[in-house]
Amino acid sequence: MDIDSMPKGYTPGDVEDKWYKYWEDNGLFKAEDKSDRPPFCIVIPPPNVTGVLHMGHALNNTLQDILCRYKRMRGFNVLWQPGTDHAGIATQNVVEKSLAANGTDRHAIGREKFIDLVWEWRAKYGGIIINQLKKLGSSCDWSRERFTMDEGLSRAVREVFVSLYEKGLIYRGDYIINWCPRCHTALADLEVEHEERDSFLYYIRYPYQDGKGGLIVATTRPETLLGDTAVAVNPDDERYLDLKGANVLLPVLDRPIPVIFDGYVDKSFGTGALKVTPAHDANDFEIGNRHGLERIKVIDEDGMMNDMAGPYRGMDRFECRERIVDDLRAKGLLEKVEPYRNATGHCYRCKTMIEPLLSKQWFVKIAPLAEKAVQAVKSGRTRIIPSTWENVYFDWMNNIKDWCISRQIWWGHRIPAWYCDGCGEVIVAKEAPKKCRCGSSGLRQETDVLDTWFSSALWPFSTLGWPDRTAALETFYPTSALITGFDILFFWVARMMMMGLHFMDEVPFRDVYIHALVRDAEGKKMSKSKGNVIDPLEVIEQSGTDAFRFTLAAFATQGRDVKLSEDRIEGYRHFVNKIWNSSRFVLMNLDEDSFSGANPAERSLPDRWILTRLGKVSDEIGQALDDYRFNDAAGLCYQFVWHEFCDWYIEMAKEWLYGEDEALKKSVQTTLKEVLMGVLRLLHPFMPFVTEDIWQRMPGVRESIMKASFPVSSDFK
RNA sequence: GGGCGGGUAGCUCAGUUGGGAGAGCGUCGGCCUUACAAGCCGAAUGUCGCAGGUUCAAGCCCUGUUCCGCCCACCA
Repeated sequence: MDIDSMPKGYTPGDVEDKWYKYWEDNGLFKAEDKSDRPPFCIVIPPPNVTGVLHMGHALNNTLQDILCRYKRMRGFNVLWQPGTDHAGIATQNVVEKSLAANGTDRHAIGREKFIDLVWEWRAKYGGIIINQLKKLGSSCDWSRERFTMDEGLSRAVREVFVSLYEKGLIYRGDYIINWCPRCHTALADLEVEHEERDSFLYYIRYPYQDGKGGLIVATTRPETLLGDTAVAVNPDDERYLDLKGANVLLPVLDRPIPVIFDGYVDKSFGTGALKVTPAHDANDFEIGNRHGLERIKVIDEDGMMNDMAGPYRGMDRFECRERIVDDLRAKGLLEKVEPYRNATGHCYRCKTMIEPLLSKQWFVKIAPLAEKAVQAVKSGRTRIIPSTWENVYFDWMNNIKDWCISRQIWWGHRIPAWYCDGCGEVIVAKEAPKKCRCGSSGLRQETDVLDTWFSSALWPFSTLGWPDRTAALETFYPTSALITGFDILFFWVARMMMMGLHFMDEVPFRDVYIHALVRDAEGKKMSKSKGNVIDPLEVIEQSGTDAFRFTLAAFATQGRDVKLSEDRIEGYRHFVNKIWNSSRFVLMNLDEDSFSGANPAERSLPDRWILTRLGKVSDEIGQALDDYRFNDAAGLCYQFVWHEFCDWYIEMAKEWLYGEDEALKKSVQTTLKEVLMGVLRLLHPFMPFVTEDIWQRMPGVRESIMKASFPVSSDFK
């Protein structure tokens, strides 16, 4: 054979783009809405539209692609459904930053103009992440690409919102919520990160109204005392039994507030007396509800003290704290200050300290939805793999609280609710109503948008065409598997379960495979804000996509985090080269007869041995992939190809190839060809590019390796 | 406060029902043998965190303990 076109070393660069284009041009990633073949469907975890590829994406999408390519070779009608997420706050922040760089802000240009700008931004940068996924070799059906804000998905969002509202599962109400004074929006509980920080515990005396002594209260947030409407003690606390009906005077403001008794209060903490600020603390809010306390808001949406804060009006909340402590000390009301370490909530996007705030927001009543989602996993209709995550899932689902879905930002699905200027009626509808029932046409749409995860929760069915009953939906729902990191188990997976079960009456996926997080050298989560990311594209540039993918697969051990090692990538780059060169050897030792199709009457013992081994290993690798044991599958490939096929069989084959016995030679040539082609098929899910490149060099091959079947033992009988 | 994962060769990590301690990189010795020096052949390296227990047999099971990491949580 002529092997002049095969250089001694494999060079991935040019080859990869060529074959990716070939696959796309030949429609090899396309799924069929209707087919005789069994369906296999994965919906991609949609990356943020403004995002760039990071290691987490690389791992996540490599695993998905391995499964998809494997299943295609197994004869499945595979749909890997791609798309991107509008990523409300994240995207808005990015665009706002660029505005700030130009010395302006969104308020100066107005809502409509701002949203236009975000769409422009998306048009300009939204394709980046998609192209990067292609660099990875991702075999998505790109003809079906969706975006959470496109017309169809927006329709699904409105449909779901209205339906839940009509069933009483969405409501609007005054509650204490997590407010980010920087992003200027409410956040769901999940979007608040708790972080321990050094702080102080202040012991403050609230004088009794009747003048004798006072009640000492411990707090970490003295500035909120301006909004106190009670002091609570435990009803079983013998120290305070005689305070029934007593009032104390709020320090500084001298407002009388009652002493109340509530079982929530921990006798052993501080002095056993708790100041109650219903408008600025979630627990206090609950206590306030139980006792009918007034809610006095003293901090506004900017984190500044408002008119109710009296002399502290206009101060920043942290400045106010210092001032009020000084004043308390001056008045002799500050008993003592202890160093204290406690956890405070911070915005997951900008790390600003969260201010619990009384506010009118939209919520999803979640308990009824959670119930079915728990049952679906308990009954095995959806499997979570590895199963250790099931307990985490159950814990969260069983303690779930209502989901705050409104956000005070501009980029996102605007809540389909309208307020009537005439009668004050709230109209929730899929399309903008012309006029209210009262006859008034003065309707104003809700300015809030929905939490980004609201539309993501619909992803498994909205991308397939819901609310229309499309053929795709019929064929591919429920989807086969969801491949994702545990960091979005609650944000995304749990919510898809709930929405899927509610609207489709069926689980959104049969399997959920939870893979590890790729961490940095110190075991920390890689993130843009920490600046500790290793760029996957640089790795690809350096070592080639195939080696990179194989490394990720080999690292994807269930239940363990990945700390990426450059050395391992290097090792697998050598492996790719080994495959290249063994192919080169085989090709240069074959002749036309080897491809005639006629098997030799007899095979030598080594021939039979390697064929048997190939069949056995193929079965093991198939089983490993069926079980989502990617690292085992990769290890089996490595061991077999290098240490059995190359080190033993090829070395033995040389003797016969260069020997005198023509029959033996023919047998060996045929076996070499068969094993090589088997190996290429075996490796294709992991290393799509190099295997395709070699495959199409095999004389007689006219089709993509993607059309070949995954090898099984019966192929080599 | 609750839960989870991990401490295995110098480094990064595998180790599926208990029975051989492994891979990559690195190190040492020998090989430019016509597929591959990105390679081949050979070698060294580990009280598998610590202490007990079950067993004929434990890295793997049980108990305790220590260190690290993570997740969840309304103790002010």
